[in-house]
Amino acid sequence: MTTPNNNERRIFFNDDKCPIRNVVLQIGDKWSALILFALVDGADRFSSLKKRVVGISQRMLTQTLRDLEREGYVSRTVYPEVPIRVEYALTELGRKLVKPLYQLVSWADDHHDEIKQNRKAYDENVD
Amino acid sequence: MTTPNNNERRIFFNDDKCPIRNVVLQIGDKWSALILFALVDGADRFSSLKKRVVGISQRMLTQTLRDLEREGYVSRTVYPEVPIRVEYALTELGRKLVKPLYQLVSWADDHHDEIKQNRKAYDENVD
DNA sequence: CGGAATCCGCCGCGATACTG
DNA sequence: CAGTATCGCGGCGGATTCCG
Repeated sequence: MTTPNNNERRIFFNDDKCPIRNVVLQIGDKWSALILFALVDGADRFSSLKKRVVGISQRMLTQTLRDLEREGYVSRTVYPEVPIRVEYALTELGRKLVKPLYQLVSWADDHHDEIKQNRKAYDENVD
Repeated sequence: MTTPNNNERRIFFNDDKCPIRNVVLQIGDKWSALILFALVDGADRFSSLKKRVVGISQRMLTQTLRDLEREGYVSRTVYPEVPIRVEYALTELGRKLVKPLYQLVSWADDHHDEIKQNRKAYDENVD
């Protein structure tokens, strides 16, 4: 993080040097965080994940898993049985990421009602 | 958070009951987190924010500020001077949100290089 | 079973022009 | 100064079909 002074308080960069851009944006999409939490309790296979992450399409599950694998948060292991079995699991990096992410989600859970009330009040005043 | 058991490990809902959907998605967009951190050091006015949050367009600054205001993270105060002055500041809720969010960003900063290496290695193997 | 490929609608976001 | 209005593109993400 930058150490702001009173004269120049510009913050963060709008490119790949910015940790917000590189992490918050990555897991801030529609499915990443849900999948990460789905793997907290242990490895799971593709078809099971598809059932547990309710509402996700096959395409997005594949794509998001690929992205998470590329970041290094998730590992992919193929068991050449019949039928084939593929298991996904959190890597060491993924497990470490989940901790601060869980703090954020936990906060969200605690303040969920307050936020929903804020939205309602805002929408009513705007009409 | 749910307390998973071994038989049924389904997690989170794919609707507005899900805290991930309601908070992580909201601040996981392109500009929200950047704006929140830009306000950590104190209130700031529209034009100053536009300069400090490098690369943001007028339209997205307005829109994101409205969204953050609706959630209750940011307050908007109009000073009817000439020329007019509008100041944005974190609310109490916004200040509380920044704490776990900062933990996540700080983690991102610490592991930024590792993640970039993971991406590079992944892309090289895929070709 | 675990994908890949294709098609396509929606909308997040930027650029530009105009306003009180 | 602090917005609003309009237009348009690119890409996210869903539905469907096909494959080893």
